[in-house]
Amino acid sequence: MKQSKKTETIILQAALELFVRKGYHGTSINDIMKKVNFTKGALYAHFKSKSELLFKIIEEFKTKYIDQLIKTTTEHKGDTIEKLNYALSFNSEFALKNPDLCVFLTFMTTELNSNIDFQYALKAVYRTYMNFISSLISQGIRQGIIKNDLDPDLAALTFMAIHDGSLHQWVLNREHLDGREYVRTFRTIFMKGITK
Amino acid sequence: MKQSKKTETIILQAALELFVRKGYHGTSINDIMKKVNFTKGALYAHFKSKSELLFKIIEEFKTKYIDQLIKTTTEHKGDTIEKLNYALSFNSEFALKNPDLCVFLTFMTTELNSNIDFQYALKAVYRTYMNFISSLISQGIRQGIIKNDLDPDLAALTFMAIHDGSLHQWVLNREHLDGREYVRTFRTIFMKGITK
DNA sequence: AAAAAAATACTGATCGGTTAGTTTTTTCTT
DNA sequence: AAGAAAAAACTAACCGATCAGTATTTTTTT
Repeated sequence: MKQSKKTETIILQAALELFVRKGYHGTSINDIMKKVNFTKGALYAHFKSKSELLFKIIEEFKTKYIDQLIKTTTEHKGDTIEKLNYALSFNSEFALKNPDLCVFLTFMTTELNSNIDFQYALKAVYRTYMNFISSLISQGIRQGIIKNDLDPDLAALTFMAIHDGSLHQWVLNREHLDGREYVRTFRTIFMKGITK
Repeated sequence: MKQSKKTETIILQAALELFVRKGYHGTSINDIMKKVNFTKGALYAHFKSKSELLFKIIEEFKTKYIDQLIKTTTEHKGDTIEKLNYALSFNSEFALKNPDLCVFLTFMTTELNSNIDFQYALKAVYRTYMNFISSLISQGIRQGIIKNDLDPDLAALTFMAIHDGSLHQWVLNREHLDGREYVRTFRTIFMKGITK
């Protein structure tokens, strides 16, 4: 890998870690560069602004997470219930392997609101996510597997809410919380809650 | 009401609004005071620091929201299911009347992490909340109403996760989202998900 | 007139970002 | 393969703006 690409990767990695822990505005460029043992000026050889870091991370969030979730879930064999279960598993495994990236959008919402361009990028990703889950649930309703008094969009938002909220609680209680058991719990509750 | 108390109230109100929309670090003292048509110096006649605003809001969050939720739910007549349903209603109504205060802790988590004292105050409130819901669920299990393969703490976290996450999604989609229908949806899913 | 509330004017520190110059890496020439 | 030239990566010092916070003066309330 090229030197330049390598540096950009570690800067983005450090930025993500700090943004998630202290917020975008709570993290200074010096904080980031100190973490990777470079000085501030070096950042501007690779990125044109602090905000570009954020946009790059949003992009990564979409391609590595949301797009992959949609792709592999679509390809997954089985009916809607099995697909939703797979999506839940994908989420949990992704959260285990990339905790910072996974909580990124959830944790950043407030601060992303302070900039109209951040806001736009954020909503676009969420829209893609919701539309996909919503279409899965619609399928399930047509197939008669999922309760037909549920609005697919609202049920999809609930799916996302459980995931977002669970991650939130998990981060708050990381040290004294059995991740696997927790996943099993909210998966059971959600799946039983939507099926006929 | 005393003049001084009145001013303090509107400053706190403005601070809350801005913190929730732009984050703690994303909001400057000038932003707050511009909003209430005072100058910066005036703030320090009432509060000793920016962080004191935050602690005061956390306190308000606890006394007006969490403590009230616990008190009125405890007093509510009925079995555990009815109490949990009441708690869900309380949450929804509180969110409708005090949207900013309601989302405050959820939206502020990341930034609160940048300060150890914020972190401590935050976790204490969440702990109180979780312990209460957990004890309700334990009751329900003993009464044979709630599935006994659920861990009460983890189910309580799921309850909180749904609430947190739903608020999050609601704020993101305020304009094109029917609040009441949304509440009905995640309430149905959660309650069906935990009952035998 | 006394006391409280607010405005004004300021401090030092830190912010994101820029610059000039140095070191390291890559590319080209032989 | 060796060495020169070019390009890329990085540092350190610095910029103007803005930050939280303070000291002092003016205005308002009682």
